[in-house]
Amino acid sequence: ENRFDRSRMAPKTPIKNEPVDLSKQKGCTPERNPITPVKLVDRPQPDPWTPTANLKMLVSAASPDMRDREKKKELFRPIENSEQSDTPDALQYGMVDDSTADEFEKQRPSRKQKSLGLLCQKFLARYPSYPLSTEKTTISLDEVASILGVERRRIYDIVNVLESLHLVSRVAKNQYCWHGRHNLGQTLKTLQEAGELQYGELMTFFQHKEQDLEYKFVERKKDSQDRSLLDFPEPDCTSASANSRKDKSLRIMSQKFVMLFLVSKTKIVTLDIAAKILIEETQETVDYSKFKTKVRRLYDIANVLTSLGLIKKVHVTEERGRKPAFKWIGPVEFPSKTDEPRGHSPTPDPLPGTQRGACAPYQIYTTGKQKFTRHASFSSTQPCEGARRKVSSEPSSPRQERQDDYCSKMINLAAVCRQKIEEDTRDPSITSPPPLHPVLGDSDFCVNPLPQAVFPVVQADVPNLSLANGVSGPQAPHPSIPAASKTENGKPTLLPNQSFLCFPSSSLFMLCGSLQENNLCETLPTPEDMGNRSGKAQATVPPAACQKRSSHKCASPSAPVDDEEPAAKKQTMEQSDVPLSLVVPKKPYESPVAETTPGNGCTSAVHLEAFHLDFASPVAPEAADKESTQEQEKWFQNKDPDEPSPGKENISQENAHQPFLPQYLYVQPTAGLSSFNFLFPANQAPGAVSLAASQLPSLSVPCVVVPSAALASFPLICSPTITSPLSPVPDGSFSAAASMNFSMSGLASTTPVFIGTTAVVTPKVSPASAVDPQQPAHPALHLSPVLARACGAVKLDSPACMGHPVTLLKLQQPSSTPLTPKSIRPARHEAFFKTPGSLGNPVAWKKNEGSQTRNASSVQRRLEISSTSPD
DNA sequence: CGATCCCGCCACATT
DNA sequence: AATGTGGCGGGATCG
Repeated sequence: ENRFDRSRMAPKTPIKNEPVDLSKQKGCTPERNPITPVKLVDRPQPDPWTPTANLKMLVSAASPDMRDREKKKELFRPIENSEQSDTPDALQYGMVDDSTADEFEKQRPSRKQKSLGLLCQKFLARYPSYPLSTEKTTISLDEVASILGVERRRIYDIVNVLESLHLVSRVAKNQYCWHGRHNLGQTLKTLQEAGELQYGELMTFFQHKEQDLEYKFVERKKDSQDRSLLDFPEPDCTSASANSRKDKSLRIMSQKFVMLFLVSKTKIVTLDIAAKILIEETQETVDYSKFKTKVRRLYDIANVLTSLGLIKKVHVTEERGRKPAFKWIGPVEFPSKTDEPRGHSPTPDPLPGTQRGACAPYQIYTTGKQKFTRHASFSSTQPCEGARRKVSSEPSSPRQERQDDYCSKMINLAAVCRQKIEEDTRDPSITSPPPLHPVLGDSDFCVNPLPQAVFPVVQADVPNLSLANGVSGPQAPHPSIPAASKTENGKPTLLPNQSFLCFPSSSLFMLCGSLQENNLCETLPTPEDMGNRSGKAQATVPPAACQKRSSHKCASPSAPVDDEEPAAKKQTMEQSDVPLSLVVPKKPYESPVAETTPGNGCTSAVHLEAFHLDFASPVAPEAADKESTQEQEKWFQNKDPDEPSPGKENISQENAHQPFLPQYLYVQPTAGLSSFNFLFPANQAPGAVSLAASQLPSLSVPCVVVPSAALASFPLICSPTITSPLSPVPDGSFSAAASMNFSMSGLASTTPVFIGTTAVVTPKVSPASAVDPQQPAHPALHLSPVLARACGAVKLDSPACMGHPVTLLKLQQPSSTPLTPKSIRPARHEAFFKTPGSLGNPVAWKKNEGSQTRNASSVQRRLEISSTSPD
């Protein structure tokens, strides 16, 4: 074992020296057999008998540790010694001097020299990044371990991470196959997709800053973990079997960790957040210790990823202090975009051209899915879950628990996020994250490729798409969508009355519920317009859209959300397309609504096959007040999932009251990647929209917003109206109120959705102004926070978020009841949704449960206004 | 003193 | 039972 190297060094621990050096120099001494048995020993020791040896002995004597080890090993193995040569003098000298030791670096082999990162670099150096496809290089763990002079255990650490990225795959017992980075791009893409499904929302929140929560996590997790892992079937190496084991958490963790980066807009992930997110497993309690352990593992993973040139360490400074974090510097894949300028990474982007190209956002999904392979275990969990969560359908299924967990988790996160978000503090230190605009601007995530051009086109298309199927608009992108069209009822379409718009570029759809008045405009999309807004984009509205339903109004400008992005982006980049749009209808226009909505009021039900909604987690926008946040947070923690949320109730009630609701859709701008977003009109009659009618739970969602993919994932927001005919969710069930999951059918990129029951984001209202009054430009959502607020939209964004705005719109809920987050617990729920800012005063939020009036929420109002101007 | 993370015990899986 | 794997966390270092 220790070859004497260490001995030479300091007597104490300090230096164990690394064999490494030696090994290199030697070149690996072959002699030793790769055989496992010997741990360290790679190189034979120098001769025992040599003077050096003696020294060593002495040294070892000095340090107990050493001694012990040697003992273990047998001090000498004469046998091997053959290599004396290698050991060389250096050692000897070193020993002698002790301090300086050898010439090389042996100098202080401090801990750093033994770091996993360094070790990994050495490991990687042995193999070509892009090996010829034909040959495969096999790696013998023992051999490598010995060559590198480390214990095998360390090699496992490296290999496991590499395996998670498919740079290597295990072929047999001590054997791994080296694949290189050829598939890295694909792998990352897959991870990103998966990540969006799983973490999109969360990350959105957290993004840059987060506060630390205590380590208490609320989550209650129960059942299994979902692990998402992907196993990719790789070409040759499919691992099928491999997985059986308990999962290797390191691998899974590694993938998840990478996912977080890929999903994050800022590309910066702090360790604590990652740890929190990754601790999914069962724990309810959060143990601090567990957290600590997780962090430790993350360091291990981070070291390897750093060696791969995929991430680098940075610090995020928050008010509280600086936190360690890592920034993704690897390729950003798909979209073509690679990475940031910064490019430290030595490694070139691996992305294969082809893949990238491919990357049209939509497509990705499909492919992605296919790719994933999950473990059995896996399958059961997550993805499914999403699916499962049917909202309404089963109240209490086991799953629910999960949901709870999920929800709770989300909540926590949200809370956290909020806090952080609130300010965007960006640290200077952090390089990356440009705040809003800049960032947005960046093409980074935006996918340029698609878009703009499309835009127009789309519109044209729209009609087609539109309604016909219901949702289908762009079917292409989403599988799910197509299905959507039917309703259970048989109603054919989604929304009969609705109109909807698509925005091509981003893939957005708008649906308008019934609108009352007649005119709706759809809006448009141009970003520019939007940006400007105020004017309202209406003008811009594409005719086509209009077509659909006769009347439409346009609301667009108002929608804060839209604006933001687009604006931002435009400015920055034009290309990106981010259209936003919104529509708001006021009333249902026709019967449909009325009819449909009867009891519920309105809810439109949407069924998406794949979708599942979760309600529940509220997102917390950043509330104005932080305080509230915390409270909320706590609240959440405490709260039971089951607990009916006031909001919910409200909603229902409200819904009842109001027949009409807002309807909107939002689609995400980003072209890219992922996801698509939609908004559904709130009002729809129940059932109105159903996407695949699968048995699955359908949800009815009044409105949903989905974030675009690009990054993020944004949560969807649903209007309170949720009740769906279909699934009645009892209040009791937590789910209903609490959360629904929405999952896209498989793929949808952005899975996460938040639906706020109460949602809320109302922008501030200026009644008069209605929509955009003032600030047209702002993007409410994410761009500038300020603006956003102004707008009333809530934005979650933190800087991190920036990209995405998260907004919750409150749709329907009329009474928005302002809740004060703080004040009331019950309220809280809502609170999240609301943005204080938006309303104008945070305080405003009050819970209002029953009380709420029906007044439309401000948001609505706005919308209304814009559209009809009821007010 | 907090951030890192090396080290290797030890349990579980595989052979 | 031996060996392969790898979870895990104490505690040493680093900064």
